[in-house]
Amino acid sequence: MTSPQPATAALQALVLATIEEMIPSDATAPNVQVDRSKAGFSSDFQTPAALQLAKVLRRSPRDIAADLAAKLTPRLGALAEAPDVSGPGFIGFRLSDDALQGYLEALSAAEHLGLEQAGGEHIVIDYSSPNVAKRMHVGHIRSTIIGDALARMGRALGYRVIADNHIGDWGTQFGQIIYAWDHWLDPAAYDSDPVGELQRIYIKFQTEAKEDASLMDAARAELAKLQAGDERNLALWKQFIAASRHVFDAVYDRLGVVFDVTNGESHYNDMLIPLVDKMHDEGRLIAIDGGALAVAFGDQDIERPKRMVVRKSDGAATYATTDLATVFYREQTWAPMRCIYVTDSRQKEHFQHVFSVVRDMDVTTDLQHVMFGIMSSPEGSLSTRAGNAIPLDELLDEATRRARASLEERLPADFDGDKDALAEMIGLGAVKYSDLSNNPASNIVFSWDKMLSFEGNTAPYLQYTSARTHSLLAKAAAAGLEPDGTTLKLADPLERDLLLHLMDFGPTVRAAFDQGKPNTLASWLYDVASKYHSWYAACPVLRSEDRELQISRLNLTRLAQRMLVRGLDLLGIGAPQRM
RNA sequence: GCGCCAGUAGCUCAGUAUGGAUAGAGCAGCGGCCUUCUAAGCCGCUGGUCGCAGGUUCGAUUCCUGCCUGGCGCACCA
Repeated sequence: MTSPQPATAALQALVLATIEEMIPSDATAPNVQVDRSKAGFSSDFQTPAALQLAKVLRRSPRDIAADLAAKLTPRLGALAEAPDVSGPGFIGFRLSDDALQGYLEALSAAEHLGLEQAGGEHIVIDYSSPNVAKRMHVGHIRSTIIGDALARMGRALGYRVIADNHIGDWGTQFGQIIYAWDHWLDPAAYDSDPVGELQRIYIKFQTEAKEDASLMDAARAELAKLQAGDERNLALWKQFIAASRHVFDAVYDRLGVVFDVTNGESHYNDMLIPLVDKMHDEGRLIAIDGGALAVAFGDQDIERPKRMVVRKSDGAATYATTDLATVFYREQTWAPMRCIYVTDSRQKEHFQHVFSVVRDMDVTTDLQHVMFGIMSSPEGSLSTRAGNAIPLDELLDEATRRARASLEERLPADFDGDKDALAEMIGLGAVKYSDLSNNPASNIVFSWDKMLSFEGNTAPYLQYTSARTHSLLAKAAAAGLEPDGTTLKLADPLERDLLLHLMDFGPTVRAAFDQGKPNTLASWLYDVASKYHSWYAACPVLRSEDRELQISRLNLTRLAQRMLVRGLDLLGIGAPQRM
């Protein structure tokens, strides 16, 4: 449930109470909408309630609006001025300066900046999930960045988030890698770059297997040995995981991404056969040719029946079985209210199936699939097998390099901070924001220039805004001026607009989290920066003659700064004090 | 064959869950603004039959139906 910001909520309640007096007792009041007025209107908020009532009351909307506005006037008290009626019957509200001052004071005093606090319920977020023995490439960034942003937002909203990295550390590929290890390994290359070499021989296996189908059988044999507990294969497998996790961790450290647990697919191995047996006993499975067991789904297409194999004919479980076992494990371990899966949209149907199976088996956890579109290159799809994906660390290096070059041009001579750290913050911020500012559902065509742009709607623009607020507040402090968190003097429409926008921080984070759309928060932050800059250009602070106005403007600056810094942090992006 | 996602300005995208007033940004283009709190900035201009056709509604980019185009899925891979 998304709760509106305080002023909207207050107006909604007043409009609803008034409407209920106007309609017949047997009629139901329509949903009362109260929205921010669009630019160009003198009101702050507007409601189309009178239009919605026209049918119920069988009167003209303008007439109803006039009546409703008149009845509302005494009830608004000190909250707003007398409402106006415009257009076909929209009622506009303009908050009183006193009411706005109250909201400024409340937000300035609130440690949580208007973020409503849940009661510490557990929420599991499953994201990143790279495959062992492969380098992370640009295709992995979306799940990692979106999942991390959701984890940060969930914590800020008062949930106990369990960030779980469900790494791909089991399955068919390991038979292939072990076969490749025995035939093509370059030990020297493995010593210097273990994961790079594992990936190289894995790709070689894919290429060779296309020519010689018998390789697949050989790989299956190695996999069977591994699954049966063969000591050598088991040792190799553990070695691959250790090497890969070491490399993953370096990337996560750099990105500032932290997991609470890394329960890979193999973590669930012991739970799979008992689960299949249980499902079989409960009559949930059908046998298909060769002895495999599967769950069948309704609305069967004649040509291609939809089913989910949970036990192969050789007795082994599948990734689907693992996903089922994972749900049960998490429910038993944490009893979470919600579990969020951050994966690409190709897995949508798979998760629908998994969710429907476990719900039948009395799982009550709210299961949510946050899916995102596919990243491709201008030439086509990205994949490790095809070897055309840009490694993640190369992308991050290039981002930092470009940010560093930009800093060399722009930083003043007296800058005495750590330029490398600043370049890293700006470069990585740009990469993360370019992803987070898109609706996750849309597909992305990779572009260096787009991902590493520093102007317009980008992280560096937001970071720059934050740096300006720091600079201004520092100069004010040097002149003996400090924000007091209470003074508000509105001399320009732009400051009113800025404050009204800042009042939406809490509801915006709530909506972004609930909908699994960090871009909602990114977009709100961009509006903060944009409105702040317009205001900044029009409303002098230190150069103002009026001390009350100076303090008021410092209050707006301070509040905007706190929300920018906090909001960027929720996206996993740092905010420098100077840039 | 069945299903999912998308189609909004020259380009890249928001907005659509809960239908509301003239559909918003960025980039690109044109014109202004740094002796004045950081020009990664600000201000202005140019640019749209919201894929097409119907329907519901006082009102549709948003909801419904059909169609067109693009992407993806429907493995004893994960």
